[in-house]
Amino acid sequence: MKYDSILSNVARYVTLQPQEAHAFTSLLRHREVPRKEFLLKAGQTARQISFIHSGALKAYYLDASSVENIIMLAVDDWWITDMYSFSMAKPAMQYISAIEDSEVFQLQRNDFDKLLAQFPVFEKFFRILMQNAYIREQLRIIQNLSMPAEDRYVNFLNKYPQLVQRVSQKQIASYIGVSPEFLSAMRRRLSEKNKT
Amino acid sequence: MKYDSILSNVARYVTLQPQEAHAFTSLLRHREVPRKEFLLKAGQTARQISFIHSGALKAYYLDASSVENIIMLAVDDWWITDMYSFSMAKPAMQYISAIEDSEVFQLQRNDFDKLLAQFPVFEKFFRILMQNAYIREQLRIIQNLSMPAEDRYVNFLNKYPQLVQRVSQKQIASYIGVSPEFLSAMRRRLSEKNKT
DNA sequence: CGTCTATTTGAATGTACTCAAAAGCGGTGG
DNA sequence: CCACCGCTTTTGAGTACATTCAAATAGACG
Repeated sequence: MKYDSILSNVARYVTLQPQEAHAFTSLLRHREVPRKEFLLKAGQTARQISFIHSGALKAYYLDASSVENIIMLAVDDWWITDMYSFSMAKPAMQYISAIEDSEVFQLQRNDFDKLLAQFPVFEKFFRILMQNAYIREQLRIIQNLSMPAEDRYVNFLNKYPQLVQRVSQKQIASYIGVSPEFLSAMRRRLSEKNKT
Repeated sequence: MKYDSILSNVARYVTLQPQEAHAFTSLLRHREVPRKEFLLKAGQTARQISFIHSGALKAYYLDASSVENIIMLAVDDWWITDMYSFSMAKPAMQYISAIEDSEVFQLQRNDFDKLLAQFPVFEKFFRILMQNAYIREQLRIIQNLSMPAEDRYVNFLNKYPQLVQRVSQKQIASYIGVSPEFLSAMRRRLSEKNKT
């Protein structure tokens, strides 16, 4: 059924009672996001957190030279929002847009608050979700700070093989923090290595 | 009294009932960490999360060439652990050591679990703590990926003025991801700029 | 098919690193 | 109290990694 994907995502970390599951799903809003459409733009306040039922989205920001810097690439079974904006209720720095036709379930900030206040099991669920997000970002920092671009790319390939097929090279370049030209050069070098 | 610092840290995000505060503090273990001593070494499992009552610590890892890469600099009123190791109960990649004589309060992993299971208010507290940590790391990624080293340094100075006095240049260099020689060169350039 | 964007290629440039050595600084022991 | 040791910071030269800019080629989409 419609909510299977999100309920099994939640079930990874916590066990819901029927009434908890019902309260949860009754707060969700289904939304279709065609490719290239925005879930959030910089300057707006992120009033919801979204679970990706299908498709793929990117979160990015524009730097001083209006260059797109990708912060996060997310496919189905991931959660996405500008956590800073969502949490502090301040204007977002990020844009979030669909790189494939996507379907998401959204939880509004005030519903989120109510849900967590009423059912501690959701405090636990989101605590674990945040904890994992923190661990993931910290790992990413470690890798970005200390590894050359080529290692970061190889790492990306190993870590997110499902993404490689679905996002453009330009976007991968932005995610790992190199220019698209340099990524292209690295790919040439890597394929030459593998031939010999 | 002894627990004032940690209780007022908790009180930033949640309000504790007397019995909750008591249950919490009764689980804490006080520990003195002299300068240069370790709270955790890579390969060990982080069995506790620590609140820094006084002093300053660093979390770092050694890369392939045994170079120290600082992940986190933390002073009093901060929490510190290798979250990956603590959360997954797997061997840590990080070292955590004192850069000043420090005092910490530690919560053991099993006590942490019990506390959160018994009092949802602590689920909430740690959910917010993790959420903020996630936001902070994501901001750091944005800055590392898109800004030149000089901007990262200026940023560090603005963001953590209290740290500048207390940690060496070498450690700041490591934290912002440049060689100590290059940080020295940047400082010279910056001070020349400010003179004119 | 034509247009728009992504990718590749190459040259010139810049940012940051490595290595080596000198200078500064703090602690320790004679 | 000063001399020495170890570690941090500075300086400079040479180098490597990655960027920018420009242009050609390839792909994707209406």
